Amino acid sequence: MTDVRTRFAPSPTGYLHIGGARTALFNYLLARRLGGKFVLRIEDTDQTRNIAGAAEKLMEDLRWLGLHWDEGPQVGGEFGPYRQSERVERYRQAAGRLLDEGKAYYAMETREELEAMRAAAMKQTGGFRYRRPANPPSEAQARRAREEGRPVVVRLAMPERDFVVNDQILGDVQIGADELSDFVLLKADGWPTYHFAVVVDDEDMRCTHVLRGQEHLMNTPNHLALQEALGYRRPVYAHLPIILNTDGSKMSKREKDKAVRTALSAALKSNQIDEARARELAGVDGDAFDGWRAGETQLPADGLERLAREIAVVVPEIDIHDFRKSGYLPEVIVNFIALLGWSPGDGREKMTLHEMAAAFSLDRIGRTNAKFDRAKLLSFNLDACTAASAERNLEGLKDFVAVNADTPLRGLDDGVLRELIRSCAGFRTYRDIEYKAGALFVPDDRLRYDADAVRKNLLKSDGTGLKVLREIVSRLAQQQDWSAAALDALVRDFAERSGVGLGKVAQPLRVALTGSTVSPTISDTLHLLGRERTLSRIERALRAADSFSSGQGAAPR
RNA sequence: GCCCCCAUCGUCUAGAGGCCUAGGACACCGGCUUUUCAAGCCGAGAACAGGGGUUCGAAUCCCCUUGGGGGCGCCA
Repeated sequence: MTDVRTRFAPSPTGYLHIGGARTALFNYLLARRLGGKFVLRIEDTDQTRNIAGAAEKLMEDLRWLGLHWDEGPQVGGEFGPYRQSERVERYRQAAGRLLDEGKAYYAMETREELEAMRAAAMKQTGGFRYRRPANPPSEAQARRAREEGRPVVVRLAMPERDFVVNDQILGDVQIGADELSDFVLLKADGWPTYHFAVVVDDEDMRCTHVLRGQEHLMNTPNHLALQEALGYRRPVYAHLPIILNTDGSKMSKREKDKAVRTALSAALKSNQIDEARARELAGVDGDAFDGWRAGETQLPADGLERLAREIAVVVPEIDIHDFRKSGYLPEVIVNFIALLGWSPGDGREKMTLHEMAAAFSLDRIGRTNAKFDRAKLLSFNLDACTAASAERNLEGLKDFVAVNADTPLRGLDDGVLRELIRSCAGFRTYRDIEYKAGALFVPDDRLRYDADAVRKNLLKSDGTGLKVLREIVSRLAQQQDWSAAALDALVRDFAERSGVGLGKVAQPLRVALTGSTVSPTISDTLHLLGRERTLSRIERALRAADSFSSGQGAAPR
């Protein structure tokens, strides 16, 4: 029996998408389960869509997930090169063979002509198929046309018969000859199409199993026909169900634009931001911006991010990198997406990569599309973080900081990070830690005060909150032992002596110290902030509140 | 429009003709706990899309309808 070889073959158009990650994962798991090899191949045959550096980002995302490939870019292997852009000669050679054998032929319609043919056919029969003319252009005619600047492509002469895809998940799927077209092998620019490159490479790289998204199912007859024409072996096919958004639409990068677009419309209406500023943040010109606003285009990732931050909209995570930036653990992502379409069948849900590899099999992959439920992912991540060792959490939090250039947690030493992990226990993602404790590490003059929080906890009922602050500040000023335990005792003692509940002390303090009603337990908040900043922040809050009550201004900014 | 795939709680799923009064997880709802936010604890509700068959017996098999998804590129 030949060794099992699976592959993941993304095109470098951006970060690794969640759907792509699941495809990669299943290929990885199958290879591991069967003791085979997992190959990575970069499909960069569309020169107009390739994005510089995207392949490297993709590989970084795969590595972050722990999906290490046995062969491919950066690691090598005996069947390379593993980037299609470096294999163009190989495709031309294969095409030449098909041409010689009369299994492929030249075609020279322009895009406009093809579009017209397609439109006419759509109207008549509801489907367009390109069929080999009685006398396709000769080699010489093709050459002449090319010299004259006309587009010349090579198409496969599809056999006039039905094809059956023996799919490991879907069973036998029959596709009628009427549905098949003489598809393009080599484009006018001499580069191969996806269909062609895939078939040649899968053979060259000895791929035995092809696991890919169900959106490829209808492409498969093309690949089968090509394999037959070239005398190649036929890999085992398994088409995976598709991952959808909660609303049932296909989960795509567009979702991010959609979320920001909707939020921006509201923000513009409420004058939270003006259009010129929005456009500036988006970083595109007027026409491009209008096109985006109209829902026609997508914004560059960095512009979208700037805009989202400015209007404080939560952008849904779509790419693996988004989840990383949001503070998820890679092992959780991998576990969770495996469950989208697969289950071990014994009731287990929480599994490591290893455990999944041991349990994996094609016949336990489902046929129904799965909606991506972020709430469940969040819950998985919470459980994993709770169960993780202090070391793992430290590593995870540091990774979060590393990929978030603007986090206030940046630059903190490991000791503080550890304390944060402990005092924020119950966090669902590392971003929750930032949300809860970030204000502690913002420079005092950049601290933002939540107006509602100030009103409710400091100013209300004739300033009882402020009174507490004025009283406790002297106690704190005298305090030498700044350990959390000592501070806890201090606060409790203060509350008891004052005859008020802890909440009446903690909340005003919290608001004065952090500007909001959310922070770690008050003793941890004081401890983490340190003596000096605690005192300076309280002073600051008192000063600002005084000016407020004497009618001089609003809450401190 | 044409072709293909799919159909169990809101969501992910278990279920391969009797083990199903349909199990689990997340979410939701109610309660408890509580110095904030989370977290935690206890409890409840919640599904076989509809209609025909086959069978002693159907969530499981077949057909139709409906619904959802995918494809119909010199994109991958």
